[in-house]
Amino acid sequence: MKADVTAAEVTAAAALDDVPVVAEDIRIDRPTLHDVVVIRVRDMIIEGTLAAGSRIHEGQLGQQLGISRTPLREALKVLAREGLVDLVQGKGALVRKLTHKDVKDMLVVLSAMEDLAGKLACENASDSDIREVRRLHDAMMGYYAVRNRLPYYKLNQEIHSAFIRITGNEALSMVHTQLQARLKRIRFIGNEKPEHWDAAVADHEEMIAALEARDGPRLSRALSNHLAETWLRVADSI
Amino acid sequence: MKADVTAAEVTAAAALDDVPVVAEDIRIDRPTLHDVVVIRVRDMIIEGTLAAGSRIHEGQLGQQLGISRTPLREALKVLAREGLVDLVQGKGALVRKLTHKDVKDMLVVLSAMEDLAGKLACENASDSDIREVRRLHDAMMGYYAVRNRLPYYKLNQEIHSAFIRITGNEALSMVHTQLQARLKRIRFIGNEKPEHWDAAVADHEEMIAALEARDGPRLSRALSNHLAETWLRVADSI
DNA sequence: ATCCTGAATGCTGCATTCACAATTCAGCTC
DNA sequence: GAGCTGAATTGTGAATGCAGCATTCAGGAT
Repeated sequence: MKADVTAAEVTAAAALDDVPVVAEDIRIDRPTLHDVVVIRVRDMIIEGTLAAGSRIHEGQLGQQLGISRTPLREALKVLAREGLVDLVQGKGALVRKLTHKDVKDMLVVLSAMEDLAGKLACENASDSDIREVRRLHDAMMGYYAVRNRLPYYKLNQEIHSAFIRITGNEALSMVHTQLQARLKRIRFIGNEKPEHWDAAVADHEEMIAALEARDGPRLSRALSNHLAETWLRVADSI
Repeated sequence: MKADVTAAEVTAAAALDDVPVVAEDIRIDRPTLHDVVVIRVRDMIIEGTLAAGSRIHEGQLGQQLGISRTPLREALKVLAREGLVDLVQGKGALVRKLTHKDVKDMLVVLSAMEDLAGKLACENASDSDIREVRRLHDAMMGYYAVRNRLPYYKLNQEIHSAFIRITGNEALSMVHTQLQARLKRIRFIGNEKPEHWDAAVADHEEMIAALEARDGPRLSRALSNHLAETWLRVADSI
């Protein structure tokens, strides 16, 4: 997540040892075009603007985004590595179509990861970490109460990311983020039915309770259960 | 490894029953330059040709490889996503230096993945899958008997990949491959000491035995144990 | 009428070029 | 002599250009 910062810290630490690293994130972040494009195109895939199975025309899309083909091509290479598009020789990029099996496989792996995350999170979480998650959770519940789906959805994502983040395991965070990105499209479609919503909320109540009790196995169970229900939620929308 | 063949066989078998499935992979594979470069540069990092922490000069390396900067840059973007290099704004690519924590974190995740793999492999493996792994195992043991380290090392890698492949879970395979790639450099350095070799071999005996017995929990335990020892093996070579 | 051949078009893959940011070093000031 | 300023150099970031492969459609042969 903070790869760039790390590099900067390394440099700074190497160069000037005793200068306090205030850094203070006043730095102007000027992301490379290619990075912006990765995010943008990924969102377009998730939101369905680029339909699954459709071909991505470099010149055309580049023009739409107002950029040249070069950064777009670099972005497509990255997205291919993430599994969101397929790069076919001589044909360019196709938006990947996920099969039932693909999704199920991913959920199985994700489940194993969250199982691990539950354990690690309970070991590693600071009190302020837990308070932070609680804060997100309560905010989310606020939106649930008034049935405001979109902000609920965003906070939901944030909470899951937070669980992973407070494990302090960057490798875990990385692979988890990657799988989540691929599944986001599916969740985006499948999360419509209100009858599942209550169940999901109940899971979340259990999760936060387990975390506050720092009960690793219980948290793992809650997370696994949540994912199992996710499968039911999305299974028929693929 | 032969995922394409499998898919082709399925299709062919379904479509035309009595037409001999010649198919025969006569296809000319003409990988894109960018793909070749990814592999090549990754190997250079693993083998230490590109030292950890050093800066990758695009023009220079491009010239050495006899290619232009474009495919090289695309490759670097991919390697950055894999976590093998850091891309710093305006400075280009730095070969990522792994800390103790990085490696340990990765091994923890890898362990969880192999735990899952053990379970799935025992459920999914066909008899021929198991025979294949046994074949690899025996060949590896042959090299162990005569202390021929390099082919032993390669077969070792292949066996671990085979375990993952026969789970039939592509998401798992992907995540595993990625983490393995990042760790390869470390293993490459750390796998020198002969005193650990015997222990590793013993682990492998247990692994193949568990697989042949289709005993999932036992296989998971063997794999985990193997990774735990890996940590000891490599811990001081970072 | 159908199938095959081959030319034309369009798009990808890679190279080259252009623009701009970072670094370095020389010259000036204090 | 030390430190700062600014110009020159070097290297990255992005755009454009060019060659070759893939697809398509027209024309001819069977």
